[in-house]
Amino acid sequence: MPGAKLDEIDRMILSELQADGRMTNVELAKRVGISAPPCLRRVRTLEEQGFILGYHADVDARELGFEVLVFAMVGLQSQAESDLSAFEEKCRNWPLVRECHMLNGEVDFILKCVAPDLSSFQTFLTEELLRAENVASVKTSLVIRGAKDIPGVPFDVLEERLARNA
Amino acid sequence: MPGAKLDEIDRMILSELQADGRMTNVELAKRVGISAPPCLRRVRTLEEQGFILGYHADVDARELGFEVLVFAMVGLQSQAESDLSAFEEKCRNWPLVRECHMLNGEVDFILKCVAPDLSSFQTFLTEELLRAENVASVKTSLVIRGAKDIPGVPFDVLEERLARNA
DNA sequence: TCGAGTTTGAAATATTATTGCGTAACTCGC
DNA sequence: GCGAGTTACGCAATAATATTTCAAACTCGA
Repeated sequence: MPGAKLDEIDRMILSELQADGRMTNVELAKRVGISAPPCLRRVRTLEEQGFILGYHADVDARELGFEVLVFAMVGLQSQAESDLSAFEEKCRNWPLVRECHMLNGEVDFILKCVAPDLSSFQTFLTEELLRAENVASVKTSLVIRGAKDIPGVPFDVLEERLARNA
Repeated sequence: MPGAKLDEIDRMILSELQADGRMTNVELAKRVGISAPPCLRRVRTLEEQGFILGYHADVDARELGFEVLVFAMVGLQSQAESDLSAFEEKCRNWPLVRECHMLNGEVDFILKCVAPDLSSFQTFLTEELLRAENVASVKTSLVIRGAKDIPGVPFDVLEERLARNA
């Protein structure tokens, strides 16, 4: 069972920091029921071990002028490994592409893109993505409105799971 | 032009905190070139004004036992506003659904879901999502591997844009 | 039960966050 | 272009937090 190297306190720490990454260590320690020093040591260990990959302020994209969110389904001509990773590398260099995931099934990749407005997305689409080597097809879907957008994982589900397999 | 209420220092603050949400205020102040007190005041203002929605630790889902990431394209039978929001509300209550976006085009919603393993996702799919009222069709795509996953927005693009329209 | 290896928490210290306040810069209306 | 009002700054002082130190408590396998 993965994640089992962690005890309940570690999981509580992760859950709390996922919900509020700027919580002070004192507050965090209080919430998970231990004193500050061991709490801080646990956090550092979780960071070193890679359970915590980083901390990020969640900024309001719309308020900042990124009014457009688009999902793009991309099909490639060749699925040879070298071609796949070449495309992934391109995605990493496109700032408008925030996420790039390789999929099973007919479509090869799904991209999550942001842009200031529709026209700047169109420019990216026609001049970059569609023109990129090995790209066979792109189907885009504009997000009309967002209903839910929570980062991370549901710790509730994890706890239930651990309780069952205890 | 949106986001113009902010000056360059504010944007730098947002950019820095997006990249490292746990940076100390002292370090942040140093990076943006002002002293600590006004820097902290700016951060608080940005939080109050809603430019910063929160802070989150980025946890490694796989390490925590969420090995499966799936995108689900959902079509509904009725697109009446009350039916749309009813579905959105369901999504908010499903812990495995981390994101739910309403789309234009043929598909009504795209859902980003995590799960400990394929079978628990299948259970969710067949017992919850497919069985939910008003759901007409669901097409799922399993993520084979992730190539890029960056939260937030590209501040570079924003700066370029502001420079052009200056 | 014994002890090696961990983990803890109180206390001390170093850093950081926060407040108070005087000053400089900036904004308008004239 | 000149001052009243406003805003934002940074220094200095204080409060709070982070971090180190270290002895005691705990965990397990022998």
